[in-house]
Amino acid sequence: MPHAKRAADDLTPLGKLDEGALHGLLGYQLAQAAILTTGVFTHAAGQPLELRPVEFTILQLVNENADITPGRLAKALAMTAPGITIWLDRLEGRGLVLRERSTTDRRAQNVSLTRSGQALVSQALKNVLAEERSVLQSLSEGERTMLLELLHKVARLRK
Amino acid sequence: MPHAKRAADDLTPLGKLDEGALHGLLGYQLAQAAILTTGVFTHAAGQPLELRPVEFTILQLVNENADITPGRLAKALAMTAPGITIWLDRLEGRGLVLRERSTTDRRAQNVSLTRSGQALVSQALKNVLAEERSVLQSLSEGERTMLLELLHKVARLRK
DNA sequence: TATTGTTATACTCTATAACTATA
DNA sequence: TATAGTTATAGAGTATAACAATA
Repeated sequence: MPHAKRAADDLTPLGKLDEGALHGLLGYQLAQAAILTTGVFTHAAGQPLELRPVEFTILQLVNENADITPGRLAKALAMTAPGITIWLDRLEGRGLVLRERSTTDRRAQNVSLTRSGQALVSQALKNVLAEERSVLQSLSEGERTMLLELLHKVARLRK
Repeated sequence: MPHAKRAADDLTPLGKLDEGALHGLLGYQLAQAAILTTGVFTHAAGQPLELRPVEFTILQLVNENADITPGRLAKALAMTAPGITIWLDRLEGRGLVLRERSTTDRRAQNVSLTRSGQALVSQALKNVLAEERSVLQSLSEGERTMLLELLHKVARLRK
């Protein structure tokens, strides 16, 4: 007797499709939720400031971690080394980040933000935080906090 | 006084970078959590059954929604029409789905699974559910349920 | 020899525009 | 005219392999 009972809202948004077993799959629910947040990012910061989500994240991680290396950025974002090189090339070309050879290990590089990069990422962060808060109004403060904490807990399970 | 106090685990996984304000951004936490679930999917079903995440989701949505149309699939997955066409082409080429003209509206198509498609998606679902459960053991049953429900609530905010 | 990072190249995925056929 | 779906084409993003410099 497959899918006997089912909640009335056990559906995908737009399409109003029956999710069935997908309802209990974390990967699927993450992807569905990300459709919303990707739209929020694009509207609040991506389009007005010409930033891709990954570019924003790189800028913010550099902003919070002084003299970070491309290698550590690649690991944090689960990207390959050539991948991070290309993004840093673009950001450097726009005058948002600086790459300097490490003095202790001349193979490595220290990445930092320019004034312009700091200003841009600050504005982007402000915009996205505000729009997320606005869009997530139907969740209580407790629900938003709980959601972020649980996601953080999941993210930290990465080896 | 920027980022005054900060919890000891306010860090990204692998890189152990300071997330700072990113900690409170839903879009970022979703992306970080998805790195884990994408790995779980690939290991449990993607590689052994030669399925992309999007292919698995299409198969499962078709499985749960009889005679669904490509248009509705496209909306549910936030894809363009040419995008869904290509994925359905591939799945049909592998003998996993069937496309038949609708009798009531001859522009539309009814998508359904073949026996082979049903068997494959069932196996994939079983594999992924089992591995997610295994990987998420450090979360309590209540936490896993709460996380899925909150994500579903966020996903349904899509207009 | 191993590590950090770049370059070269090809592949996957996606998007837009133009098209066919039905309504 | 509008809608469902396809085809054609180009672009964005990513991965692998080969490389240079340093440890």
